[in-house]
Amino acid sequence: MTSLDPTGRSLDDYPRPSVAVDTAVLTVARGALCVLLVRAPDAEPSLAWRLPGTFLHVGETLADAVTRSLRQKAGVADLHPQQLHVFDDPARDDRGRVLSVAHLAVVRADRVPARDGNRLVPVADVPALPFDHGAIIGFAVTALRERYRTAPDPSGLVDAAEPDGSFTLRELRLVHEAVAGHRLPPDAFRRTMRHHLTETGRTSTGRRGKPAELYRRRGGPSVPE
Amino acid sequence: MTSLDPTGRSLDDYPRPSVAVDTAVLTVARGALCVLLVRAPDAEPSLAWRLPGTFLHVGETLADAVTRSLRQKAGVADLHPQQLHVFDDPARDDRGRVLSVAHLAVVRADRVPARDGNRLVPVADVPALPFDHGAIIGFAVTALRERYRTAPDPSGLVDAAEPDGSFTLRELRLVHEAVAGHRLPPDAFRRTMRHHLTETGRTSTGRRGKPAELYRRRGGPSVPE
DNA sequence: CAAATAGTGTCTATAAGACACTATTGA
DNA sequence: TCAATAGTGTCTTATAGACACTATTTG
Repeated sequence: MTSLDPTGRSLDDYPRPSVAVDTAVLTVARGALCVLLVRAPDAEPSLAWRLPGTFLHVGETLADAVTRSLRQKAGVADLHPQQLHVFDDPARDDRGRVLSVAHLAVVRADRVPARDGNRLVPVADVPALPFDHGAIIGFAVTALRERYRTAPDPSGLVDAAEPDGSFTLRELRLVHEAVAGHRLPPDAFRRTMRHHLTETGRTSTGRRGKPAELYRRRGGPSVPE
Repeated sequence: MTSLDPTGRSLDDYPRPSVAVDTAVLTVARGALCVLLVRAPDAEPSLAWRLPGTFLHVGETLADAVTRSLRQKAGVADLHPQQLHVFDDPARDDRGRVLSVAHLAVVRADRVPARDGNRLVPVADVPALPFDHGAIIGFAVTALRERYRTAPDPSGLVDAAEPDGSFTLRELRLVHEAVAGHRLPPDAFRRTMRHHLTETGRTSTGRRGKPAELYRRRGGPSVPE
């Protein structure tokens, strides 16, 4: 800790910014892509709802800080956050110089506990948020849509009725439509996704029309769970 | 500066990491995609060459820090850095906890001054580098290749012989081939790029074969210069 | 049976790669 | 003339969207 940088000053001679992480937790609920907002207890009411975040502790990775903040502030566990962007406007936080490393996390809606301080809001209906939280959601939605453009449910959002996790192309398509924000042509969707799926040989039952083939992702989820 | 965060502690109570920026400056020189390495004066010889970087000053944006480091350490000006990724391994710097925000900057080779402490190295021949600098170059090359996949020279690397900045499809293709790292079929390249170009009505001259049409980018560069 | 859902066949438009071909210049 | 470069025509392949059609189930 005493070695010098090329200017001959030690690391301790520099004033340092605070580093925060803020995370857009995205999920699909009631057919819509939603983001998790949490209530900040001590904030003024109009800006009390915001993305979960925390300050980075020294010795901790960014992913660890994201995981810790989501566990403590929303009760959500086992996420695999992805970095999006560093927000660095010197005036973005009036408490001082704070950099925020924005993250995306994706989780099935049933793993977000219903709490007084949790809200799942459709991304189309997000209210004004403090700091850069609106922009962070924009980055997150863009990244998730890109991730879902070609691969079948890479983040495991399908809430399969089958105990073995297999799903029908309809269930898969409804998740992709929620992520994309618009309808997808069923025939083209089938032909595109089929290459990345394995047939189970079994069919779904109970629903109205013709029973549907059950599929599994080939090679498991892109983002491990 | 005295306001409190939700835990009731002020910002000053948290130990803070140092934040650095490190930049892969990419350019095309002698037909190859190259990265700029600079010599760190006080480092041990085997690891003296590295990416230009600096610590973020409080009150400064990341882009400003990148610009300052490139001006001071390499004499390169007027860049428009793009954030790539935050490297956050707690052990990545033995001087203490240092986060590095990796950046990409793109510049024509003739704007990199020839200096004793500057080296342009083809990205295929990059030696072992300290910290995460090898990984940063990987991120940068991937980002630049993606940027050049569909748009004609979005970062203005073509060194046009014409005074008005117009160029032939051959000149454009050679730059794209250097970025991609492999040859591109001339006819398909022409048909793809043509949609994004405006004819000037004039032709190049002086070279061996049939004179080539001169084109300009439609709507100017994607990254302003 | 009617409605709903699953799944296929096929036509069109588009784009990229391959390859042959013509056109125009300098050495 | 020959080599080099510019540019086009066209064939093949692949993919996405559109749309019609068949298949199978429940209400």
